[in-house]
Amino acid sequence: MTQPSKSELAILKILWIEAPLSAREIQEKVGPQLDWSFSTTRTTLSRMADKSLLRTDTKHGVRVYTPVDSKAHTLSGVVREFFRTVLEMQGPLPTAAFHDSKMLSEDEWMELDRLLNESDDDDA
Amino acid sequence: MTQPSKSELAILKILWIEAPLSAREIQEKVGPQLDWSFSTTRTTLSRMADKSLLRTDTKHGVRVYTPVDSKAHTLSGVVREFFRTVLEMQGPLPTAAFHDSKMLSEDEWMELDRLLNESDDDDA
DNA sequence: ACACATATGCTACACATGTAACACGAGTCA
DNA sequence: TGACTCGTGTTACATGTGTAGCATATGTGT
Repeated sequence: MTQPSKSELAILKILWIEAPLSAREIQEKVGPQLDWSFSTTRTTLSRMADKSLLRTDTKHGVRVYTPVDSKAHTLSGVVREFFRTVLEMQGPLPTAAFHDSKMLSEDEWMELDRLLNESDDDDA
Repeated sequence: MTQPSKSELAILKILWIEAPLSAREIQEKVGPQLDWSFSTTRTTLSRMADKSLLRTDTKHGVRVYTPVDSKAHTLSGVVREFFRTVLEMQGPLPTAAFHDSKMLSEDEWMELDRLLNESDDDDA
């Protein structure tokens, strides 16, 4: 499972709040913030679909994008990788640290907690 | 301040334990682990020096490398960046989370704690 | 003086990512 | 039907990083 880059994560964050969205809709949200042209947004979306970070469907004749993996699932991978490579901490992680993240609702936090502390097989 | 990549971090970790070291000495430690050729190690070291992640000196006619920034300083930047971009947590961070890291001695952990919780000006 | 090991300078190439333009087809409106 | 807009396919180019080779200088032992 390829980890999302910083830009890809920005797009995922939007789609986790509201999906599916079209390239145009995503651009309207992410463009100003990241200072991207529409082309840039489209290229990034396209690559994300190639990497199976996003799934595409057609709604009303327009392509729309949906995250393949849930926020908690994706973040657990990113967080685990970070702790492993940077801080050399394996196994269960101190998930209380993430409780203050505005990214996560209580439910999402609990799921993240579960994912970060379960055994290291995550490919389902 | 450019953040170190994963490979660069691997080299820094060695040099934080013992520095200065020559390219050959670093290769002996990092080569087997990362499965790198000597050339690869050298290229990476060279780029790290370019980016001022490492300082170079000449000892006994051989170039040796030393980290420019301390472990706690560097890690605080990496950790802060991670929490900000991934989890959108700014300001003081829950440093207790890192207490279990094998990377950090008690002293280093305290310094990291201090760096992560002080105001956001870190360029000294 | 010569051979050999080692250190260093320089170059190379592939892939990921950031960032974007151009061209073409389909719908829309005057 | 011609001009426009919008969605999409395709291509492009720079920079960073992974990964490495070749050539040359220099020290060292015989």
